[in-house]
Amino acid sequence: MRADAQRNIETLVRTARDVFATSGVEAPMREIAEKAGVGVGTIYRNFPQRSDLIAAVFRSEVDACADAAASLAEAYSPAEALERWMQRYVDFIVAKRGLAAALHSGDPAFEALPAYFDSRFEPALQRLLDAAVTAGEIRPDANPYDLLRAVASLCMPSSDGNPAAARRLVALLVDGLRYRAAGQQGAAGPSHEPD
Amino acid sequence: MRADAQRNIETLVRTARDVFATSGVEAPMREIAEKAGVGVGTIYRNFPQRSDLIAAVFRSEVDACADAAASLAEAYSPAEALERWMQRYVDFIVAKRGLAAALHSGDPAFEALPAYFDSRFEPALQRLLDAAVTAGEIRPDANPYDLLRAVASLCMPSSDGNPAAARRLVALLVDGLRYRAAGQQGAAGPSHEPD
DNA sequence: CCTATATACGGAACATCGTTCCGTTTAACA
DNA sequence: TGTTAAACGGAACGATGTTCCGTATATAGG
Repeated sequence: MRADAQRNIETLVRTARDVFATSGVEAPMREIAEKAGVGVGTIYRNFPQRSDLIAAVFRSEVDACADAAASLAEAYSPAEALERWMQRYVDFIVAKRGLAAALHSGDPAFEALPAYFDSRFEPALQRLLDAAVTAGEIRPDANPYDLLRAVASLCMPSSDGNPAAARRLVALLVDGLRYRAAGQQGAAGPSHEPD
Repeated sequence: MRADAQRNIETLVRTARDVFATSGVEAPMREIAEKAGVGVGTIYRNFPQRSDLIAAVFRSEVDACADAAASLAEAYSPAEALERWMQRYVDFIVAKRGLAAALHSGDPAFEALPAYFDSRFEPALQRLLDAAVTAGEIRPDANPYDLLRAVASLCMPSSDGNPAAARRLVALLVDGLRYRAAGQQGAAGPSHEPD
């Protein structure tokens, strides 16, 4: 593959991400092409349909968020890495609400994305959980699938505008994980529905 | 208002509903105009923006579902009317997933719809619940807001294709309401998470 | 370093969409 | 039945996704 072609693909995905974040997923292709400094033909050679570009941006963002788990695991203690990654995941969910809505449009280009989502996030979170369990910093009975879905659900009702509420709820959830850590003797009770 | 104008408005909303159901909400306006036997100008005189027509269809469907509550209350016993209306509501939620996705697009024409949704459904369901409680057919501690949201949530994960699962879950939920009816002495326990 | 050529590029052109506009038709009333 | 204000149809406009092809250029072999 020619070097300029490779460069253009990367530039396009990065530019599209920024434009989608600024103007929404329905931003014109010409605007993306112009901001990226290429012609529209260059977009369509690499992404035959508009939805292919959207899917590529989504995949790229999933990768960035999933890869952050390893970096955080190196830089922080297991429990803090977990905490920080969950907040990073909240940012992802909140920022990609527009893309997530597009996923349910029935476009074939999006069909594989939910599976990709799981295939990247579940192992990443599983490793963070395992490390924290091994260190005795969180309770052992948490599975990544439930946590990912719970956080996503917590972020949805706050679509009326305050991501701060979502962050607080998720922080509470993670505290709940810590509550019955191996080292301590926590009280019983499901710790849900705090007030 | 001229009679033909009134007729056209009703025809348009009905036709748009069918076209949206068949081809999705992104169906072309020309297709709707053609199927309704009018020119596109007639649509735009009554619905200045495409989103206004979508909103009108949504309101009309909300009305139809909310009004069904009164009819069912006349035709069936309180508990059966409740059961049947909940299933009717499931049908509404499942059928309007496409429209519901459009609600989160940020278009001003959709801003009032969630409030309208609540203003029609909550009183309708409240009456069904009150009647069933009075008849001693369901437990007294159920509020319409929670039920409407719970059913909507149950319908969402089944977006992968099987409305049958949603129907079963909702049937289970309604059975849960019956479980601690005034007349009987049910066992304790929150009856959630059945398997 | 030069040249040949496959590869990639840019942007005009096309099809389709939402929306506007206006000459024509028609319902409603005297 | 004649008048008129209201409503109608559909051509025309601007914007968008997508295609196409002449032009430019990265790269390998001399």
